[in-house]
Formats: sequence, C-alpha cells, structure tokens
Amino acid sequence: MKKIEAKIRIKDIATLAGVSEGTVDRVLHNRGEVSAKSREAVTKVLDEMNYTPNLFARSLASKKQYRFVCFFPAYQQGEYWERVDKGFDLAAHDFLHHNVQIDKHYFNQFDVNSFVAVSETIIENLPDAVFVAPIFREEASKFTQKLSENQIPFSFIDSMIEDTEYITYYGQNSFQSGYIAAKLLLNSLDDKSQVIVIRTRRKGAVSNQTIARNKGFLHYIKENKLDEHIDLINVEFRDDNEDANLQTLRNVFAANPQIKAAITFNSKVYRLAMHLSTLNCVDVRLIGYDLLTQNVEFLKQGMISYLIAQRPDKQAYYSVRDMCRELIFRQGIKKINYVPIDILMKENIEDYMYFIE
Amino acid sequence: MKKIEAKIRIKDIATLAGVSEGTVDRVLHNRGEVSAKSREAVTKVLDEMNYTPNLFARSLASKKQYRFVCFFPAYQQGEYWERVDKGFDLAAHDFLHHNVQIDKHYFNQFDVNSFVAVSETIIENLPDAVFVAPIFREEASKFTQKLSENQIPFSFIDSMIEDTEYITYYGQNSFQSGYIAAKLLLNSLDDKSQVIVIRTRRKGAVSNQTIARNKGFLHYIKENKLDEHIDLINVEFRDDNEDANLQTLRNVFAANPQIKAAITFNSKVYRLAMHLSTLNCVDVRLIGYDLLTQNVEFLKQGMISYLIAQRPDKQAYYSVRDMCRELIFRQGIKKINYVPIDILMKENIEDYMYFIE
DNA sequence: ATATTTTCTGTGTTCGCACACGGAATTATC
DNA sequence: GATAATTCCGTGTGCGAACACAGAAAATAT
Repeated sequence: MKKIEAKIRIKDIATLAGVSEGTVDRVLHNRGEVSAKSREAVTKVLDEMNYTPNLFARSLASKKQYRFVCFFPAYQQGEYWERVDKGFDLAAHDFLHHNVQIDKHYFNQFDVNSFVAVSETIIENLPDAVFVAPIFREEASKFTQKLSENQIPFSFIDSMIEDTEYITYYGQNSFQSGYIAAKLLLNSLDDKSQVIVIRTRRKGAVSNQTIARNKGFLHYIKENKLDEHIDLINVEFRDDNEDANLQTLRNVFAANPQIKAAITFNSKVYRLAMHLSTLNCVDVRLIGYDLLTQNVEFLKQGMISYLIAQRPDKQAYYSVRDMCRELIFRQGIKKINYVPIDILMKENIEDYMYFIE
Repeated sequence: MKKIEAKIRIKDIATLAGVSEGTVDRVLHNRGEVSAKSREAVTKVLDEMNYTPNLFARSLASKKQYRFVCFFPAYQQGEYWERVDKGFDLAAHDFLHHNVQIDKHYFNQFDVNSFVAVSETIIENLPDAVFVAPIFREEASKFTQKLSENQIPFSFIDSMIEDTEYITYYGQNSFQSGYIAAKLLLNSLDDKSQVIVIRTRRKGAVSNQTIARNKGFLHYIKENKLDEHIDLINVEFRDDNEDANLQTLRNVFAANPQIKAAITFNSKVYRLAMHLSTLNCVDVRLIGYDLLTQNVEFLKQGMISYLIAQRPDKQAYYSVRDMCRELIFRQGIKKINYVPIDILMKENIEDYMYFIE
C-alpha cells in the first residue's frame, strides 16, 4: 500500500507560516504588498508542503470568464472535421464550470475568402484564445500575426505554421504516416506489381498533410529500393465528378493488368473503394486515411485493407485542455504534440470506434 | 457559430419553480419530504432547463470521503502492471478533490496465497469500491462474492469473471487480438513456412488472456485454411531459466530450417527477441504483446515486427472514472469496455509512447 | 511629539451545492 | 376547538479559493 496525496488548503499554509489566508493568497498570485519576511515564510511552507490549489474551488470563486474560439472547416456529416467538432464539444462540456465558453466558427475549405472574412470577425470579438486549423497557410499566418498583436494566445490543430507564437500544436507526423502507409501497402507485393497513387485536384488550399504523406510514402520506396520492383501509376481524380473518376480508373485498369494496390493521401479513400467495388477489383490492396463513416464502412467490408487514423477528437480536446492549463491553471504544457499513427483494419476497428465513442 | 451550454444553478431552478433551494435539493437527491405539487413543479423545470449540477461545487460541499482500493499484481520496473499503476496514480490525482482517496494493494502473481491474504485485509477495511485484476479466478470469484455481501461495489480490469456484480470491466478482447496477431504474422509467408509458438510454464495462475489469444490465433489459421501451408511448432519456455530456453531454441532451429516467424502470447516476447538476436536469426518475423520497456526496445531495433498493445493505463484510469460516475456523479456508464487493439511497429511506436507519456 | 502617508495584513463576502435545523402549514387525536 | 403529531419547506452554514476593503503597523513628514 502506498502513501496518499494530502489535501492542503490555503488555511493550512497560513497557519503554518504564521500569517493570514490573505497573505498566502497574495504570495500565490504575486499580487505584491507583502513584506519580505512574510513572503519568505509563506514560500518556504508552500514548497515544503507541496501545495497544489483546489482548482474546483478556484474556478468556483473566480468571476473571470474565458471565451475560446475554435476555427476550422465546415463539414458534411461523417467527414473528418466532424470528429474535431466533437472533441471541441466535449471540451466545452468539461471546462464549462472552469468558466470557459467555447464558440465554434467555421470556414469553407474551398474558399479562402470565407477564411479571411470569418477570421476578421473573430479578431473583432477579442476572444481569450483561438484554436485554428491553418489550412490556408498564408492567410492563417496573417491571422495569427494579428492575434499576436492583440495579445490573443492561439493553438494550431491538424497542421501548423512555424515561427509563430502558438501555444500548442496537435497533429500527426504526416511524413511518418505516409512512410507507414507505404510499408503496409507494399509489404510483400509480387515483383513487377503496379500501384495506383491517387491525386485529387482541389479547388481550395493545397493540403500540406497530403504532400507530406506522399513524401513519406516515396521515401519508404526509395529507402527500400522498391522503385525497381514496383511501378507507381499516378492517377488524377476530380473533386466533382465521380463518373469521370470511374471512367479514368476503368481505363487505367485496362491498360495496366498488374495493379495490386492503391492509395490516396487525402481522406477520401472511400471513393476509390467505391469505384474498385464497381469495377469488381476486389483483390487490390487499399489504404487510406481517417475514419470517415464511409471509409469505416469499406474497411469493415474488406474493400479497404488499412486505415490510418489520427485521433482528431483528441487533438481538439487536448488543445483546449492545454490552453486552460496555460491560461487558467498555469501548469506546464508541451508545445508540439504528435498524435499516434493508429493502424486500423477490419479486425480492430470495432473496439477502436467503440472506445472513442 | 453555435449555441453555448448555459450555466443553470439550483437557485435558478428554485426561482423558476417557485420554491426554495432546499426543496429543489430534496427533489434532486430524492430525499423525500416534498409535496407532490412541489416535486412536480421542480421536476418540470428541471428537465425543461436541462439542469446539470456543478460537480465541482458538489464535491466541494460534500463531506463524504470515498476510499477506493486497487488490487493487482506487484511488478518489476518496465513491466506491464507498471502502466496500470500509473493509470491509477493519475486517477488518484485527478479525483482527489472529488473526495476520493485511492489505495493500491499488490499481490504476488506467482503465489495465490498472497492474493487471498491481501484480499482479506481489503475486506476488513471496508472500502467504498474495489478494482481488481482477477488473475486467480477462483479466489477472485470468492473475493468479489464477499465484496458483494458487504455491499462493496467493484470493477474488473485486465480480465473478468462472468456472473458477478461488477460495475465495469475494462480489458482487451483477447481472442480478437490473437486473431489479429495471426493475420499480421502469417500474412504472405512462403508456403511450407514454419512458425514457432512459444508457451511458457508458469508457477502462478493460468492466464486466460493468453489462452484466448492462442484460440484467436488458431482460429485465424483455420478460417484461412493455412494449416496446410504453415507448420506450427510449439515450443515450451521455462519461466526461470533463460539459458535453457536459448538452448531449446537452438535445437528447434537446427531441426527446422524453414522457420520464418515466431510469437508468444504473454508479454515476454523480449526474451524470444533476445535469444533470436543471440542466434542471429534476424529474418524471423516476430510478434508479441504489450509495451514492456524491453519489448519496445526490440521493436525499435527491428527485432520485433509488431507489438499489440492495450492501453493498460487507460483501463485503470477509466475504471476509477466510471466508479466515480457511478457512485458520486450518478451518470450512466457502460459495463463492458473493450479497449482498442493497438498495432505498433517501429515506425509508429515513438509518437504512441510520447502521447501516453 | 503628532499628523500623514505608505506599506502591509486580517476579515468578510462570494461562488454553487449539500445538508442540518427549526419553523410553518397541515392533519390527526382527544 | 385545543393540542399533538406529521408533513413540508425556507434559511443558514461550510467547503476552498479569490478578491475587496478596511484597519493596523511602519515609515515619513511636519
């Protein structure tokens, strides 16, 4: 049996230091107006006793209200950002009684103007903190600069911009996740296999995630000298015309009889799965990213072999938690936080989904 | 921008229902002494307003003290149960100010008598809740029965015993994790490959986990008709003599030239990795369970191909959290909770370890 | 020496909730 | 109809911390 953590109150500290509660409070909050002698006595007792404040009582007594703003892409049901949204909601619930109010703002990820417009509104309202997914890098950079000018702390989720004064960053190491995807996809393919790599023309911002994943993917190939054995076929998908994509694939398969695997570096692997299903190419190994409802469906069916996930809900939740630790609780936090690269297959998706709710 | 969750107090409810705070309180806690009319009025306002109590204020006001006891195997540094211990410690810290005191008790997993002895002490102290790893099934069954007789709620971690009055169970679906291990290990092995399956004679209890994993493993083989292509070689390890184990392996390898893979169903795969390293069998695919420090080391080196993990710290932490929800917060909880079957390889272990701290 | 700042420190109130206590309203008993 | 016994309900206090305020002590000015 082990020792227990003790509950020490300000009152206890005060008694031990031979001063009043008010004085201890002043020392704790660096509020000044304390004589050197008193300060010393209190400080001594404070770390002798290893005092930690009761954060509940603190929040209860505090009348300061915090307004946090979350700023990320609007989404359709079942899409990636829905999980981010859920994470923020849970945080909103958990930190409500710590006097934190969380407002969510959305931008259209295919329209940079919406990002700029909403970001201006956010600044005008002068929130106490901002969480932003910097999809549009240049505009996000300007935005965070303005935030800094206004002394508003901010954190990045999903991706980040270097050399800004962010509090935390939560996201996945995309290069590494691309590397892993390659390993899983290309492991023990026959010699002279052909592998489809889908790229999608997007109207909106260029996704850095996608690019980094691709790099990691190619790096694995180079590192393992697979270039000689495997034939990569780059296929371009359109974002708005699935019939065209299907036709493209049909042609690709007609021209390349040795296709054994396929991958996309964005989250829309379900499209590929859908088309492969239509074309009856069931023995093509398929890998994609993120647990979109439709991706999960195809994974369970066996059309997709692996999905790589990145706990978007945790990214959101922990960002808020860390901001509270920084601003309210004044605890130490880590700046850069890579979330795990979760590998999901038909056989472990069930428990995974259940666990994250 | 979305609506915000409102902060509604008992006082607000009282005003709206036209009664006093005391009455609302009596309704909330089913303390009786309320007229039908008042009760109705309060209840109506209560769910109209969707009232949720401020749990911080509640814990602050409450003078009830809860004593929780955790009961699981003693361990060496770096071993599996150390992570469980850490989870309990974190819970102890997080729920301290909810008036929860957590005591940890350990038993020797190789000595059933120690389990019985400590369990008796626990009962004598009449704790408010118990978390137990029922390694010794029969004795654990008797223990939980006594707990039930004394109206002491309990939860299982790691494994569970059916038909007992447990509050929650957190653990992994072992059968499924064995199944996955088979898939990862046997995927695209050459025909006529030989695969080593290590079994370890233990002094202590028979591990149900291990048995279930083995079943899942064999089930995969049968389901995919691999029995004809793959030759399983059962090898028995001793728990106390690594020199003997090394010698055993040497003989096995001498007699079987086609060994391509190996697995253990307990957490001690590092022994196997160690011996294979000594024997210079670096091209044998190796899979094991749990993130023991030594396992992780061999994974990073590439000697182990996959480790299957089960978030032991979360099992412990969530068990405590759920018990609080049950006893203190009176929120809904799920009884059976399977943790994810995490697949770790050299390439994703780093971020994973970092994330769980 | 007294008056006046300035520096310092203790007390009281508040936050939302739990629970005890005692008083009011209602019903029962004679 | 008066008293006793119930049933019902409002008020008050305390949990630990934050902060305002006033009052004491010390320092400075007169």
